[in-house]
Amino acid sequence: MIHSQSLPANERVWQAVACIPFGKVASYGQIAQLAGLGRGARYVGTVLKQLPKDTTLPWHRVVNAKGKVSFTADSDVYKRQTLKLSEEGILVSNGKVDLKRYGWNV
DNA sequence: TGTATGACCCCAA
DNA sequence: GTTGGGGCCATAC
Repeated sequence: MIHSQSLPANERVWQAVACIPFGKVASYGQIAQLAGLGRGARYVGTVLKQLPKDTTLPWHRVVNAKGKVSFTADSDVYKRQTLKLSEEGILVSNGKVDLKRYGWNV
């Protein structure tokens, strides 16, 4: 089975997420584009949702196009994500980050 | 085969 | 600033 060039979509999403530098954040659309999904940003969310909780993937560096966390502020994942981001030096204010400062520029 | 859903994105009113 | 509609991709039923 060769997947060199046609890896499963979910693995390409993993690769794209893993490529996000430390201390930076990327949007779902950005990941989708890097994964070759074009505008399949929604699928990125589907893949990340299926990630095991013991994953090493920096999924917390993925936010929506407005730089905001796509969770409700009272959910646990939201708290985990904002915590991990702050641990990387990314300041999260009111559930959103400054894309101009922390946005991943390719 | 067709419809519905999703941790989204973009634009118009 | 908020709301609504359409679009994209892949999956599940």
